[in-house]
Amino acid sequence: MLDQRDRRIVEYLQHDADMPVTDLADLVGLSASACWRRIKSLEESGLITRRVALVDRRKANVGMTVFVAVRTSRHSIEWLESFRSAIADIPEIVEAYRLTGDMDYLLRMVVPDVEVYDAVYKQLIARLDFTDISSFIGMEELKYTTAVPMNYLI
Amino acid sequence: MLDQRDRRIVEYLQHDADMPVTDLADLVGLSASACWRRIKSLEESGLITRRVALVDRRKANVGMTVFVAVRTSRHSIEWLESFRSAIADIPEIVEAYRLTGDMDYLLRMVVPDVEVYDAVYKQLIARLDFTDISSFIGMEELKYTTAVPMNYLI
DNA sequence: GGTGAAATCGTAGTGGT
DNA sequence: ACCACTACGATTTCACC
Repeated sequence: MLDQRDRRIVEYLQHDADMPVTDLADLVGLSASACWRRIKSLEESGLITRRVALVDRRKANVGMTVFVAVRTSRHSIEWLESFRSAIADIPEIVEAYRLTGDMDYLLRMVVPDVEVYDAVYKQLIARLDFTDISSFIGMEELKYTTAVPMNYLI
Repeated sequence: MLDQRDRRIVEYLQHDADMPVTDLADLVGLSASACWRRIKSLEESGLITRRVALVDRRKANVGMTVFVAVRTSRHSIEWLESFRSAIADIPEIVEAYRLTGDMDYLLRMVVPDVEVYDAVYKQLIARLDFTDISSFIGMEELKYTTAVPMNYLI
């Protein structure tokens, strides 16, 4: 269904979303209109969800990354739902996953400094109870990309 | 230097990068040309770095997230550099951080399944030696956003 | 300094071959 | 896939505060 050209279109758009359609068409060896139709269909199919602007974290003064691993003893649906809504409400939390293993949940936060981290931490424990929280400060970001590999398409 | 309107512009663009300038101008209460100039200056200052297309991980067949915590005894610059280049080369690794604490490094990978995870794992250990590797499989993505909070701007 | 309105220009999007 | 055309939104200009 999706061929090599679709993959390449997505690969390029994952790195630069406002490349002109004509340029992209040249890169993948397609006419502009053919390329345009493919982009639209990739968007309609939902493979491409949206286009966003990325921000320099340092310049936005949230250069500090903190990972927070939390565990809970309350393994109910209700707990999960209120955890989920707490996470959604706190903009400093940019990622959150439920994990296998003994960690339960892993959060990634971006904050200006430890003081703000502490404030967010307090917000969190005010809303929910955790049996264990441990945090790891990111000293250096070695890699961060929003681009996912396109070579596993079915 | 940056006022409330600049913040709001960035907030909107972080969620939808191809909103027409006129719409954005209305939202922040500016004329289209004034809004346009601010966007350009935000891009030139480097606060807005670029615009990218986001992809549905499931539909790209990389629905599985694995966190890999690695430790090393080789704390040299050389080791770090070859680690960095290994990470850069492997597209399944989408994030990598050097941490405080006893974890040393934390990687986030996106893969189709455990088989592919294992293959990537083998690639990694073929290129570098680690004293310890532990992995955590993400069972559920509770939150993932590329948008960082704009309320800490200096 | 920054703004807003109008004029221009370029490219996305449409339709036909 | 290509071409011609249209329509809209991105830039530019300029007068203004």
